[in-house]
Amino acid sequence: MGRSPCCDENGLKKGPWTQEEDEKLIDHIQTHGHGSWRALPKQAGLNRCGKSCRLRWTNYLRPDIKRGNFTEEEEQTIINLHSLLGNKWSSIAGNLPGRTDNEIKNYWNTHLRKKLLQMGIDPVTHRPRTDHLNVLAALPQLIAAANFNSLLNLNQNVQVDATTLAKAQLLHTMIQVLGTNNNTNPSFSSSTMQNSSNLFGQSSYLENQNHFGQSQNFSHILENNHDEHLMVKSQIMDHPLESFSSLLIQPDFQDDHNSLPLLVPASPEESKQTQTMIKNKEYIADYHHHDTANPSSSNSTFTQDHLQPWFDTIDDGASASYWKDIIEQTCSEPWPFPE
DNA sequence: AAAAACTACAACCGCCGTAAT
DNA sequence: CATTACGGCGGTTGTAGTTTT
Repeated sequence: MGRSPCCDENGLKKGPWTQEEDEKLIDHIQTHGHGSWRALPKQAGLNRCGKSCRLRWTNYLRPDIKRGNFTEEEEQTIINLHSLLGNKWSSIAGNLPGRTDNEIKNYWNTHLRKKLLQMGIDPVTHRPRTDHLNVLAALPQLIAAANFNSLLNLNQNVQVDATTLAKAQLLHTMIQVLGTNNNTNPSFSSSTMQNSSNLFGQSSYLENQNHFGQSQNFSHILENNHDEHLMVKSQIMDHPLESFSSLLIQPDFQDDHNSLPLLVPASPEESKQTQTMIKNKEYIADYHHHDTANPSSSNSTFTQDHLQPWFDTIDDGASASYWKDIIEQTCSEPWPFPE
């Protein structure tokens, strides 16, 4: 047996509030506090239900509500928190002083959602969309998404994690787009993905390009690892990019993962799990350990440490040219859109 | 100028968790 | 324990204002 709606009572007014009603509500709450919302309308002389009064007060009349457009920083916060929490508007609002959950919800639905879509980012999963028929049409949006890094640069620790993961995810999803559509798009060499040396370009890419200025760090970082990673160390030091790319284009990897696993969790539940895994430095390893029971798999020994150079590379200064260059290395034709 | 389409957002609806009885 | 009342939340709707045709 459920509770009957409080507004079913006869004769109670609904719809937009008048200035007179607002004044009555404000006067009453400033004088007596709101106390019981159910009892308030009668005491305040309002022909409304308590729920309607509470909503009007919390969403509109409360004195500490911030008015005006959302700042860029507020947008950043909303987007970051939404990627972690999903549609938990009240929780998001808790991090934005003066903003109500209703306001944030509306702003998301009318502005931010569209903004992300235009950038080629799925507003639900916060992953780049890969549902484009033409991969070339998707690439500019991926680059726009890469530029979106600047919107994801906040001070809160939890957001740093999400941002880092989002960046890595962008790169990975881009690889997926390139790797899974090459057969249908004439702009890509049919052999590109068959030859692992082509993914992320020729080995000279690492040697000659400044984008991987930290590329030397591959060996440097690996020097700090020990016995358990010797095999991978050898493999990566000999062919660093090929090692990573061959992992990603392995047939069994792609068969099992038409979509790459999420790096940024798609749900709050995943978010909690993800943060725990990150703390334990197991996430990346697990991400690549699709068959941990098979120690013979050369790819099963990747760890976050081994991939750290990739994370380092996708730094906050990542620009369109950075992404452009990466993609250019994988394409057999020049970049199709203007500088 | 008028109608249609679109946008923004305040407000409502229904469900849920919890406390009180 | 069952029922009821309440506050809170997220999804949805209604509507005024704006833009496009």
